[in-house]
Amino acid sequence: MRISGLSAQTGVTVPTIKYYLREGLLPEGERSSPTQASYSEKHVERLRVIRALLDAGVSIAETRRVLATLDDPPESANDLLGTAHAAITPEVDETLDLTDAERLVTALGWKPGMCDVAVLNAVARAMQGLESAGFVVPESVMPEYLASMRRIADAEIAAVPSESAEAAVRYVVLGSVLVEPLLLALRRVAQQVASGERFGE
Amino acid sequence: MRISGLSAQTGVTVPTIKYYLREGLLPEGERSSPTQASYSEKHVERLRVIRALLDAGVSIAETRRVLATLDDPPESANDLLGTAHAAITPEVDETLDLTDAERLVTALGWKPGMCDVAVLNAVARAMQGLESAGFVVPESVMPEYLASMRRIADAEIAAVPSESAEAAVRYVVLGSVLVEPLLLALRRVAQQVASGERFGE
DNA sequence: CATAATGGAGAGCGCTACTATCGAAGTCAA
DNA sequence: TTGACTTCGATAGTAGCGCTCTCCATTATG
Repeated sequence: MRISGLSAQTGVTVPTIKYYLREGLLPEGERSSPTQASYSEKHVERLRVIRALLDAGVSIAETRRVLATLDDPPESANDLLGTAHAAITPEVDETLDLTDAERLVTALGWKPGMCDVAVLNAVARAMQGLESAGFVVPESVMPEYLASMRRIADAEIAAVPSESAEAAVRYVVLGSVLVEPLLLALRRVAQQVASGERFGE
Repeated sequence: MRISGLSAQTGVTVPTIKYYLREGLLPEGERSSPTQASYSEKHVERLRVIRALLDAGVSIAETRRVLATLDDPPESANDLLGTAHAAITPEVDETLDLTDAERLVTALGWKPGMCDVAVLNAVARAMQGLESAGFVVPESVMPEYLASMRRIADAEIAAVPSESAEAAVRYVVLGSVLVEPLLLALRRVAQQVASGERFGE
């Protein structure tokens, strides 16, 4: 299959595919001549993953790192998540105070050194955003956030495929990123349903 | 207080404040002369909210709509969420098939017409993203997503302040948006904790 | 009165995700 | 073999976003 076939099967325009090739998101096809290459079904799949990530709001640079993790997974299953999260968590230079964040996440079963600094940093930044806007999460709500996220994570980690390392990487990396929009959208639906029930018609 | 004081109190540069004024995010100060205006504590608060929203990834246009909702809240408490969500949900022209999304969210207690089309659309789009990437949410996990989001929404809606309409608007509008980064960050921490427990050191 | 700050508005910048164009080289039906 | 079409690769250009810079007339402030 040539580039136009790849385009036809995925709906991505030829110039955009060329752009992804240049950016190193999509590997080159097999060369049949100096100016011809042919693409396989693998390329179709890869292109669909790329589009899904970009549509989910992941940047080109982060997408490149996510794909690199898929292609070159870490040895240990336990490092999988850290690597996946590192690929999609922006580097932070400003050093935030993590003590509040650490206190908060002990409710998740967290202990010092148990997770990446970047991820704790994201918690701290989110809390800082709330605080600077003068928003206080009610005391009745925060435990529900913690408990729910813990339950979700337990279910997700329990469902990590154990038969093949490849399937595990794919599940963890894509699941971390692509499920986020779904969760947020479900929360909004649930909020509207709950609001309808409380405040009635 | 003049514009430089506003800048000093918030850490936002003067040109940026001017930009927000031009964009209609920040209302003008009280005019003391044709070329002088003075800003109040209200402006400081507003500016902090603007920064928190922008830092949370909300665009200028969406921020403008969110602030408009804060300034001009809907009559009914039940319309609050819809209006808030509309402010931060991008318009969709492409018509997606919502039947899958509708079937999914009935587990949240949803019934036809119970929530905004835009929000259901977001669910459908997220599911489509997962599908096109070839990712399947395990059957053991999806119910946990639904149950957890329902619990979170129940707790959040139960905590809507009832004493003042103003407080309710603020809670709903800011809570919908600013809590999102916190939830996602907590999920990542919880995933790493759960992964550490399952796959050990 | 000199200096500095203000408000208003347009232009420019840096970044991101594309998109358009080009020429040389290759493919394929007639 | 011819001629239309496609491909590769590279360079340049585009649109939108969130600022940031510059300018100038006006207006406080020491």
